[in-house]
Amino acid sequence: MFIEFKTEVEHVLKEALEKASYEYKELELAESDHADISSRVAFALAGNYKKSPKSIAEEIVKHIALPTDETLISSAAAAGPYINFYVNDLYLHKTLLRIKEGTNSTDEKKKGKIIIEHTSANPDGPLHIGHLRNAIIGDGLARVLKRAGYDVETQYYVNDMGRQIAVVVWGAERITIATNKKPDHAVVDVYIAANRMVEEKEGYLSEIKALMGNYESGDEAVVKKYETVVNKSLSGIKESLKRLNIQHDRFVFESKFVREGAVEAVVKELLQKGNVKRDGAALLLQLEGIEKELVIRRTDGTLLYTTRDLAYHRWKSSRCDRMIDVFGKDHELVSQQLTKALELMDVRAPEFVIFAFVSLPTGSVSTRAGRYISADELMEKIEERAYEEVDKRRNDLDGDMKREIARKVGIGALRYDMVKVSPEKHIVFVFEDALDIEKKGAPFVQYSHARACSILRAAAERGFLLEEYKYSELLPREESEKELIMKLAKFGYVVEGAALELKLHLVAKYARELAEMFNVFYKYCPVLNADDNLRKERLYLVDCTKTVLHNVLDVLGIEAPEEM
RNA sequence: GGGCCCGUGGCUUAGCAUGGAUAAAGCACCGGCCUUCUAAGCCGGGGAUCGCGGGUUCGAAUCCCGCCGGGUCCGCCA
Repeated sequence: MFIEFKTEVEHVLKEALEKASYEYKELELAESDHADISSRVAFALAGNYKKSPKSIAEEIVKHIALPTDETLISSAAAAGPYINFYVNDLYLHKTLLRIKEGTNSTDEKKKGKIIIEHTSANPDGPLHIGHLRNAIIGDGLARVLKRAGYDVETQYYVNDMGRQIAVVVWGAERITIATNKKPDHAVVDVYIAANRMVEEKEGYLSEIKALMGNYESGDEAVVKKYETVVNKSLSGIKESLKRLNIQHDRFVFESKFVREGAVEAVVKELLQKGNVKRDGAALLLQLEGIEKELVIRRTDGTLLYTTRDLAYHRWKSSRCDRMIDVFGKDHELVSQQLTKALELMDVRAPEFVIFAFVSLPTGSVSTRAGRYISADELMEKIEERAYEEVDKRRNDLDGDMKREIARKVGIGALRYDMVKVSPEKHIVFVFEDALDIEKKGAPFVQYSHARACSILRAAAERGFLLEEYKYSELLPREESEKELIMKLAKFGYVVEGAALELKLHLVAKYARELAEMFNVFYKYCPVLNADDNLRKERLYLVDCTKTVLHNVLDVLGIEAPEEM
């Protein structure tokens, strides 16, 4: 509802500025602690008109005319150089009505199709904490954009023909893949061992190269072996993702583009349109503004990841209006090269969300060296930790119920933690800190939701039903009620902003603030023991809050337990 | 060495793109609140020369220049 209020303020302010005959560029509207919305336009005008911002603000306010009916604005006032606007009761009322109707968010609009690629971890082993950050950011963005009205498709790009798969295939012929382990963990054991062997004995490297050549030329037996390894890893990875509440709409295999000839087509086109140097059979693409040339074909004639990625992006581009790639910081140069190369091919470049790495106190993460913490291990431990907390508080529940709550709380805490910080911030992962279920993180929000559910349950038991109520009946008696509604009204606005800027931590922050408002309301406004009319009204408010808490958690991919 | 990113109370961060009303939160710390709907809660308190130095501006955490510290990339790996 805040969006509608802002739109009305824009309209009213524009009219006033015209009436006062000021030429302006921007309305300079912003949220403020001092008002429901505030304009700084007087500052901008002061220079041109050689008047003090204060007098300009006062003059503009004199020209403000509020509509007589259906307005959401109660008043406008100058506060020094600022022009402040305030909402009225109708605004509060409509906010709740909208939530009830389910139109509080903007999900009815269609804004176009977005393909968002995330996770895309190599199928050479299980996901580790670095991939976790990628997956959680990617899935969160997808959810925000969906909620903001876009048609979103998530894709996992599977590097099913890189060298690391060749290493595993080679290794599997010497070491048996364990069958009593989660498949991705069984694969990585072989990968690590094989890498060690290759490092120790030089001759092995040529065997792996031969394997890659055979795969690219389509040797059926080799292709089968590759597929077995890739599918094994992938099934384990999917399991981990599912546990995180993440599901990709589509898995795209890079080999697809090789087989269909799309990669060859890219090479041909770049030869034609780009500045390509030849070094034997190798092809080096010189890109404008980037010192490092992009190798698109090796001396031995095999292709590289980036070349195949170009074909993938061309294909993606033709299927959507916007592309978003969630990449780790190590892919930054690649992302620039990708952008330039796609430009040459007249293909729209994707938008990149680059996140800084998660490192361990002992140094950076490396799957090859076996130096990582797997996502599975982390999830296991955090759920255990959450279980201890639930167990401490809820002796009355049976084990299954407690485990179910612990699962939601543990995974929720993990997801919230990953998302509350800007992606460009480097994270040093300390296990004990991650397990320390932070008070104002996901559990805090989930707890508020559980409290709302608890009130509604108790109300139903006593036979208090939710009823429709009329505008005149909405009379917030307490400041905390009003503030809660004000916060509820901003859900759509926050989602819109987060979608626009691709910033998930805005949603995380909003979730925490909303939970906090509800907790204050909970403290000061008894619901079940209030007078009839007040109870109806508050019950209605609790129900609305529950809905929005549930929705905001959903945007973060976090489940909302009914009790905890 | 070059490119990009980060540097805000003891710790972790928001704000920075588009400069404006007392620099905003969480953790930790100190002190209160369970006879009313779940205390994973609520209320109060202390604590920041916004890395350093210059500049632009009526006004700088925010913009510009320089420096310092940390990260990351600079593979015919992915």
